[in-house]
Amino acid sequence: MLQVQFIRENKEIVLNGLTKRNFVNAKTIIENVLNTDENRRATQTSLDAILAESNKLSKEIGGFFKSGELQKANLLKEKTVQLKEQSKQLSEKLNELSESLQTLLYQIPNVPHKSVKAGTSEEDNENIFSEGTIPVLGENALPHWELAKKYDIIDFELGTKITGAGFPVYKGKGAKLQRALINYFLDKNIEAGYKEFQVPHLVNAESATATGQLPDKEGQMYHASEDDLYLIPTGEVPITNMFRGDLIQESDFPICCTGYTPCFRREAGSYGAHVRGLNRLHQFDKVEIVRIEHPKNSYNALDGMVEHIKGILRELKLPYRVLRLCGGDTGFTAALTFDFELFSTAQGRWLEISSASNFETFQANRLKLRFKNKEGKSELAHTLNGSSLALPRVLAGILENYQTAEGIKIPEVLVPYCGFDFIT
RNA sequence: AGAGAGGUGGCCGAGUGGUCGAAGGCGCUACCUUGGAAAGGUAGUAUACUGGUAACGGUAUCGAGGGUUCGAAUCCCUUCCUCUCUACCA
Repeated sequence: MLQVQFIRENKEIVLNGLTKRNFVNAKTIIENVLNTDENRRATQTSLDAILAESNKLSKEIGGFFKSGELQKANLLKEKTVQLKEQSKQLSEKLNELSESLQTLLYQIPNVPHKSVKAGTSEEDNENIFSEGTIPVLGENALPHWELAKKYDIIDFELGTKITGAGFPVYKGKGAKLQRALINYFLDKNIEAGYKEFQVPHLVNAESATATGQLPDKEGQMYHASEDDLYLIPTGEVPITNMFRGDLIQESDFPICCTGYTPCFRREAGSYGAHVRGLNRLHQFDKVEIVRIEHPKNSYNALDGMVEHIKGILRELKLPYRVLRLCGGDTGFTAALTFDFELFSTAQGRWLEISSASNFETFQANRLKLRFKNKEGKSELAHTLNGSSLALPRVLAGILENYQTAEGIKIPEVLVPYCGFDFIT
């Protein structure tokens, strides 16, 4: 959520930013915000004045009661009646205005970073880096869902029986490979200075709101209605919310966290060939990295995260590319996002396996995550996160890119984690 | 899940209707004292919004939300959390 003050002081920047996102009605909504805000502040001021008057009278009344001057006290009491009525009306008005302001602000996405190009869809994303060689597979190369069946390592039908579509069962070496990946990713992250956390997989509405899942993407999360809790769509939510409401010291920066969690997404409206196999699931595993940074350093930190993720993919020897998302494809809460895509050789298409974003103060504002700056004033921190990495598509990539006529080779770095080097 | 107790500032802890944003202590900061340090002394030490160039004001906040009252940390209701005992359980 943008800060009203920021909008007030940087109207043109906000408008230009929203235009890059193709955010419709930007002008109208911003005007609306500014008007509501002005109105709110004016109301606040009048209300404060009336409350100040009431407080003064109350003190006087108290004094009269003490000294036994009941008549004087009662006289003043009558005066408070009118003030009370006024303050009631004003505070109702204030509440209404605050609520509408809040509703308006919730609708406004983050202002994109200056390097973000305008664009409407993923077509307009910029390819800024590629690495790895795409293997030349024979005529008989299979997509991962066929390989999964052939080697009996992932069972989609079994998951359908237990739960429904999009909840696969990993079996034998498939399960072990998945577990190996989790450990490998976590170890790489820890090595890079991230601290490991195991966090809850259900979160309350406050947490989901703070990181931006609510109210914008309510329908995308599974909701446990009995207890009003949400299954996490990403580890970002519980990990970032560990710091909700905190006032930290400047010397605490940077805060680097990592954690493995399953992720649950309803993916309402997704169907077709592109969601086949491991491409899009309702439940999948992911290792996440989260950073809390000083505003001055957050873009350095983002670059660092990108380099870190590159390093992992390089070690896995998988062909990938990095995209800088255009305005239209950048998520609601992000200022700048780099997507990592892995080439799925047998499917002949790129699969998103990671996304690293700087949210600047957008989440921190909702989180009320601040730090004391050098002047001793509190200032919003910057939050960032990225996947390192999303498991199923990496698994799909390994199966497809490492397939041979005899079976599936295991990437060298994973062999110690798997305890085998081949799946037959 | 049942019964009881409780949630106050960075921490401990007082406060059961009036000048309480909140005693006292600890911690922290600055200054004084000292050759230096400790001890001692003095002052300061929450957050948000808001008015003002500033000095300095105003309002709100004693888990959260609502209510009673001229006035609520204090009384009432709802809710969340913690602790103890019982029950249950990995």
